[in-house]
Amino acid sequence: MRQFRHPSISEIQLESVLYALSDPVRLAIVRQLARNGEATCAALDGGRPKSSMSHHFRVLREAGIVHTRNHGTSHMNELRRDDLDGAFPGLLAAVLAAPG
Amino acid sequence: MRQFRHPSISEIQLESVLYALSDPVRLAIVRQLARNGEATCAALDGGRPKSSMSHHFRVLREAGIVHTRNHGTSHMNELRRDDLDGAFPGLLAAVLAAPG
DNA sequence: GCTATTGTTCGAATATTATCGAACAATAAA
DNA sequence: TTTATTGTTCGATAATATTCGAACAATAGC
Repeated sequence: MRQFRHPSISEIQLESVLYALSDPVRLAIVRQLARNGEATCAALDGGRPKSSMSHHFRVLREAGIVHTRNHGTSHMNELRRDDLDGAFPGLLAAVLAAPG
Repeated sequence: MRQFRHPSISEIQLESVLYALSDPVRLAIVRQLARNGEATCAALDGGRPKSSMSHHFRVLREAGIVHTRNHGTSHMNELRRDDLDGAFPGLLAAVLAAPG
């Protein structure tokens, strides 16, 4: 497939991050990535169609929450923990600490 | 005017809080309330129509972020800091610490 | 009671998002 | 090269949000 544009730390916007995290499906993705380190898109669909998941991963990617790299035919996603912590210290921790 | 329903601490939902805060207008309201303690609706409109502001205050109220009480003909709004901190420790602080 | 002030609610128009099937692109493996 | 696998992109539809004017409700003050 192809390469994605990821926003740099200074381009990450608080509103976009909060919006991306306000969706239950995306929040579940983020929680999983926080627990398991990294995962492919397929590993995190809950039986949802691929196009829907692709949409959610894109929102997370463009908000600067997730980094996606090519890995064979699949895409490996991981949380941009350090970048998020650099941009908004404590935000991700507070979100992840909330009961899920 | 009339009394409002405010969600109890246990009813406050992370997704709703994140969503409410993801809007620039509402985030600006929250920042102002954090700075100045409390304010009427009119004090925080940026020249926007009353009905639009009323909408945004409602979203903040129903998410559990803001408490509104009657004060003469006007409404006094204040942040539910303690309740938010109780529900999601550190979340509000992280949001407010971000450059605005 | 009358008037002014503050905000809510209604209704409609607009804009944004979510969802999903189908077609497509890229890699891997046989 | 052919086939399978993984996701993306497109297009259409449905669901939600935002915006704002106008009408309304509640209080304060004259």
